[in-house]
Amino acid sequence: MRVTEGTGEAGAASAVGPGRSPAARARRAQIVDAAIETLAEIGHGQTTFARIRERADISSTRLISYHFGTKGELMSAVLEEAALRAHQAISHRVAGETTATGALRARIEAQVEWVAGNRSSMRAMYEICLNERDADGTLRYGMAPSAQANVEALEPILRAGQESGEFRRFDTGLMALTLKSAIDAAIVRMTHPPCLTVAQCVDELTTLAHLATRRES
Amino acid sequence: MRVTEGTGEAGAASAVGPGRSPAARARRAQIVDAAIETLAEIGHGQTTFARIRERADISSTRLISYHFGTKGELMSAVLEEAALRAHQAISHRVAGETTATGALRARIEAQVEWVAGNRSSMRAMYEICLNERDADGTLRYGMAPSAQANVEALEPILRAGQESGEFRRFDTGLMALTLKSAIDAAIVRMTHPPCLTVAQCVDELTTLAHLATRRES
Amino acid sequence: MRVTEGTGEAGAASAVGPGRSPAARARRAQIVDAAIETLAEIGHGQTTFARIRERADISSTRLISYHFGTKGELMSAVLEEAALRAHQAISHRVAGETTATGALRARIEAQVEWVAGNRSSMRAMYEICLNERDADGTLRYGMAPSAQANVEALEPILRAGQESGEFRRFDTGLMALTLKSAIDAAIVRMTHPPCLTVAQCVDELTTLAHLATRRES
Amino acid sequence: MRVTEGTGEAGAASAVGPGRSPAARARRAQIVDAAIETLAEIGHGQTTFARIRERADISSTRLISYHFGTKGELMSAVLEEAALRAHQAISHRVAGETTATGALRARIEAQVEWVAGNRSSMRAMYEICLNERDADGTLRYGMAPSAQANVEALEPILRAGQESGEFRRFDTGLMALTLKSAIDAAIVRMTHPPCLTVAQCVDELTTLAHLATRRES
DNA sequence: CATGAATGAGCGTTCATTCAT
DNA sequence: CATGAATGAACGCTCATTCAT
Repeated sequence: MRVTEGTGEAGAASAVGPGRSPAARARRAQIVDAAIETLAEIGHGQTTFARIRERADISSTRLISYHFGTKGELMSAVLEEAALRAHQAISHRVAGETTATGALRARIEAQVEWVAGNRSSMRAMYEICLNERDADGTLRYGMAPSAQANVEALEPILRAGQESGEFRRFDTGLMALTLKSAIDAAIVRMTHPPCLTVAQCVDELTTLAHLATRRES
Repeated sequence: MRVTEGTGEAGAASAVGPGRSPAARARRAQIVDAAIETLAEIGHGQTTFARIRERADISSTRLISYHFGTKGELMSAVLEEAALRAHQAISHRVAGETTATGALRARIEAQVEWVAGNRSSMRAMYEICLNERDADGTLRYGMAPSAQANVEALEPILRAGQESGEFRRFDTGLMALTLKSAIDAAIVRMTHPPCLTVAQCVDELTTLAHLATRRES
Repeated sequence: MRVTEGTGEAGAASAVGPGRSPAARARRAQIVDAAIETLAEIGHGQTTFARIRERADISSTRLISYHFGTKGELMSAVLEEAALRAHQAISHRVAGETTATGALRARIEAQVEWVAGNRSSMRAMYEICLNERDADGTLRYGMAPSAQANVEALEPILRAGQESGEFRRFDTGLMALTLKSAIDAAIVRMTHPPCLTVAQCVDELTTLAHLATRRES
Repeated sequence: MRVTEGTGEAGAASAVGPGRSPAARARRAQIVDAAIETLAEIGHGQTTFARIRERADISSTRLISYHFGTKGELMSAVLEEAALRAHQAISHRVAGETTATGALRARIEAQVEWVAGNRSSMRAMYEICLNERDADGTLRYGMAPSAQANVEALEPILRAGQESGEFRRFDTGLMALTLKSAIDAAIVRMTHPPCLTVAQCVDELTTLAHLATRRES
């Protein structure tokens, strides 16, 4: 009945930890949260099992490797969890839109607001994507978080807008990257004086996106 | 001030290395180049004195600390050098422009081309800015390379355009960040199929910038 | 005596496992076999509960400690089992012999053949004897497998031969050690080109033993 | 002029340590000696950098890895050193002999005496040969110390004896293995009551070898 | 200008084992 | 009979750095 004939511990191949009991789930969440905060605060390079243990207030780093196996697997779990949270918060906000223009604005709004309200998760995702590497030195999760769901979600909207005639001709890949980068960069403008509010950022970016994408009359 | 004062080694406060002899200059350049390649290839976290030594083909890591002092000072020197090279390659290209519109396009052109032609330096700068931290964990060079010269160079152009009436009203800080992010992101579009050429990227981005900034008629 | 007394688990002092049910016996055999193969293949130092678990295809290392207690006790059980198997395979072959000369030849034959046919068990016994140690660092099972049954079984034959006048005077202990070592070493000659067959080894060794032990005429 | 463009530290590929200065040589010897004693006393599995450091009375385990690189390279250096010492002590003792019979006896004498007088080195060599493994689990130095110089040195003598007619026909490989095993096993007889003296062991073994190898009249 | 020797702190990981059901 | 959760100790190794020449 067990999917992974396991060691009792999180195996290299299994994304699941030991058991799936509520207790295990709680522990895992506790550790993942501590990892996110640590990554956001001191960065990937300084994020060690010892520092995560400290923040999670658990007895030993052994508990981390018990539940997640290696550090790489922990990072993977953190990324997965953060991405899931973002997806759940954002996706439904775009659901009702019927036009590409509306969908694009809704999506930008939702992403900016999520980024503004979940700085640690955002930062943690960046830290992992930009630093986590395979043994051979190549970035494990792509050259940037650009391959992530939030970028990929933009492109279909842009393509739909071109097909419906709402949008002009442009390279949808580069435009999606640009918009995602702009959204992520907005956090800087919200925190560097003279600070912009979330609403102002949303406003600036939706306008920018509109002007950059709309069909010339 | 320093205990080792007078040993002939790079001091903590001095940006210069030991002496300024041609030999020393050559050594420093050799090490900086190796550091750039290493940073670009395997990232900040994996960039150690040992790996730099290997690539620079020098006898001992001691030579690195001899010329640069600490790792942080080496990173600082690398960043300074890479930024200088970028500046020298880019700045004169904008010199002749008289309109904000022209200056903006020239700047985007120059930056995209430099990024495309100097991937390692670009990557190395990113690695340092996004990862180099003080003892207390805060990013040493700002939250992003956004505070760097290339971002800061965009904002005056945007402001000038608003003042001259060429550009509409928008937050110049956020727009500068967006454009810089878009330029950096372009490298992804040049390397992920279906790849865009440098010229195509320049075209897309200058059009985008024009539409996003111009005054509505 | 033991804190966990009465938990149903293998106690420190008891050679038996928990219960003696057929199921428990089967599990123990399964684990012992996996341990033998692991010892033979990767050696005592690399033989861990985790690797045994893997090979035995059981769910957790906990199952091993459940049935055998500590690692030392498992090793003890493995050694006992392997020695028992060897004894059962060898002892009856010598039973019918009436002369020391005949008994010696029969014993050498039987041992060489067993060694050749049970490489893993042989190797596992060696790994345990040569590596298993007490807390104070002393070898638990003697300085070599020399104290083991197969060595001890040779000496009475040699002594009997001296008493009956078949054999010359020599130190029976050293001769027994020599013969046992030679038998074990034979495995190397069977596997290193130009390989000898089992029959050839038996032949060489029985001749050697005969010449070395017989009374000078 | 340096053979290995090095890190300043012992590299993975280089058998040499940092520099070859007298100081470095002394340190290396100090560590090798401590490693030999540790191996002999508590075995390969328990021989850690920490325990070697303790016995060598040096400040940090870092000093070991500084001079030898990895543990495997240390073991390699120990084996090499021990083998060299044995070779130097034994080889010249056989030099003057003109007959195979004489050479064989001289060699047995020399080896038994060396084994008796250098128990730690002997034991250390065994520990390394029997336990040191590659990443894939295979024994690094052959299935036994049988491939070592002391075994190989016996076989030419045996072959020469057969060619000169002094010795009967037998498999020289197996005989060499047998004699080497017997010599090593002799240490057990010298230490297990009723103990034999070195002279007695030499006597027993040379007689044994003579009877086992001589041509039948 | 360049090197040699040494070093302490920290890393992720693996170990067998124990307390619960 | 079997498992889940947890754990402290130890491991080899790598890090940047410093004190000598």
